Amino acid sequence: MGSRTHYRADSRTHYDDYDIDAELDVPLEVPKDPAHGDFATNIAMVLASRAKKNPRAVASTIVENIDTKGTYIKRVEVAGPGFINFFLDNKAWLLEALSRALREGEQYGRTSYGRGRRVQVEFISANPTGPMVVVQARAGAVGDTLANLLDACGFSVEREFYINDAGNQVDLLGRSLEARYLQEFGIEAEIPEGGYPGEYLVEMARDLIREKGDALLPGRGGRGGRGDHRGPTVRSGYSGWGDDDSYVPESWRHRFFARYAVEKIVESHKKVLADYGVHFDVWFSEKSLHDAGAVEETIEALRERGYVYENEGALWLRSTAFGDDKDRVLKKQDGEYTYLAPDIAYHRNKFERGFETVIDIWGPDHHGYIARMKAAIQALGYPENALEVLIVQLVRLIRGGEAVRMSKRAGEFVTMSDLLTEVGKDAARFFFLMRAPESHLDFDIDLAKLQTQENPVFYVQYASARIASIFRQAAEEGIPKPSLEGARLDLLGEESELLLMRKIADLPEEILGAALAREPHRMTKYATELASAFHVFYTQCRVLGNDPELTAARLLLVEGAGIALRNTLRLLGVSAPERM
RNA sequence: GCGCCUGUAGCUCAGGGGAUAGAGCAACGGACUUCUAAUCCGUUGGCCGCAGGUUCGAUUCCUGCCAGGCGCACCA
Repeated sequence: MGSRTHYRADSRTHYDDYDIDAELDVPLEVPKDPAHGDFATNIAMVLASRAKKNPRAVASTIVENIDTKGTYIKRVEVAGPGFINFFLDNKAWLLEALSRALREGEQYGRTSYGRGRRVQVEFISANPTGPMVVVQARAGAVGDTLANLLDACGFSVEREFYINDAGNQVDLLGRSLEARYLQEFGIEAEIPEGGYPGEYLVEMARDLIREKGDALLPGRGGRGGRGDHRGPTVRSGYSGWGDDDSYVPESWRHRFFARYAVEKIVESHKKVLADYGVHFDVWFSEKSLHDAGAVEETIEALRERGYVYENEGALWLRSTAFGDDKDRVLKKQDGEYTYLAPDIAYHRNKFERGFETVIDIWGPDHHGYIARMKAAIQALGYPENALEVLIVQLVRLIRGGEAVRMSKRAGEFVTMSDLLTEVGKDAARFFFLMRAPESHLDFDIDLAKLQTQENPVFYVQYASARIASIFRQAAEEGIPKPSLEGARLDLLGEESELLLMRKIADLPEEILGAALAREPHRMTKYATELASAFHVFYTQCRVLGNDPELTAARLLLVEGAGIALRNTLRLLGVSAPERM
């Protein structure tokens, strides 16, 4: 809530005393406290300051002149320092909202706000040099749910994962794997400086030996070397390299190790993400940009628009033209591109694919790139706000009340896969979405594992289980599934029933608000509030009772709550269990 | 030094120019002959980091300071 709508008031009433315009904006808001009405306005206080009069007196004058005949307004009051609170005849529109939820079912909560406009959400984009870590799990939850929310608001959304499969680090990865491979044969070899010492490459080297034996030792595996003139090949869904490495002459050995490692790691990323409930529409290879000449093309495009110049043997982007602190190097003195160059080409490619809005979710170490990336897309002629960057802050793992020490250099870290194995998808996603993306997050592993009331995800899921349980019980007692037609929903009037209906009614606005503010974490809060409203209702109102009409009406309310809850959990990527 | 994020209850955190600042957990006290007590009800708990400023009104906006985290490359 906190949503604020401005209504145009035309003042047929007696505002002349206050010397104000005939038309003014009247801000209406939904008060946090229901005792303050269904809507409230602070207009009297705004006017009072202009008219130098007592706000409460102004409010009283206004209220005396409001005509509520023939409206849904039941009561108007002056309260506090000068608020005007409006109380609606709630029941009518709450019942209508419930009916709507029941009619729309899985579609309930969706709106057509986006009218099919195309939005891309790019997230995680972990380097294919090692297992994904915990912060990437957080980015995954945020990105996936944000995409779900935008989809629910009628945008045409694509999820994309960018694979940095070109450049120095891939070469280092290949040489690291090669070292592990050689070590398995007892050959002395060292992980290169800046390489990847993690245990996962030892395992990968063993897999490789199981597949290819010693064919990759120096001097082996060439054409005709061992009767198998095709030599090793790689099969996977990922094909950034094309399919041209049909044999492995000496000069290609390094490329093979790099390619093998990247493909295996991307495969493992896909598997972990599938377990996490995240599915990407596009896996975009950086290498494919280079192969297509997109980097040169992009630099050419920038040059034509006058934002590229040469200095001290390097090629620079004039990003200061768009507010960046300093200009940035695109091509180094040694002729190599910086990271920025292909990244600009990548973003150009995104816009060429027709996205109206591109949302990137980055880690905190990249916040310094926002200014230059936004400068770059403007230099290419795209509007500054066509690119939005969300920074997801770091995650600190807490175990036994203490921060888990991780050292990437030593290759010791808790991977995303470890975390999922330990706490499960539901707890992980829910926990990551309980915090605003930009706030630092302490992830308490012990708490996430608890199957007790201390764990907030179970509170929400328990509501789902209880709902299912009621319908199981009803079926056992031979109570027919109620239909909306002819149902006496008007029998619902208990306070807890009305509060539950209000929560159900809020869902579409919650989804829209969370999507437009890019704040997916609002939905865990909503889920908790909805579950709470249900638990209170459950405690206070017996559903399966003696009065068939009341029972039917309450079953419909329970079904409506279930619809709202399941739809919310689906957006979060958390399961809605029928039994716990 | 510069930049980004964060300082709110014992803990983890929402919120946000207005009404008595919220939730969960923790602590304490209650509620199961009835659809799951993984629930519900109640109590305790707050210089909203500090200091100025703007405002009828600031925890919210602005400035400065303090504290914590992160980042500053012709690295990726």
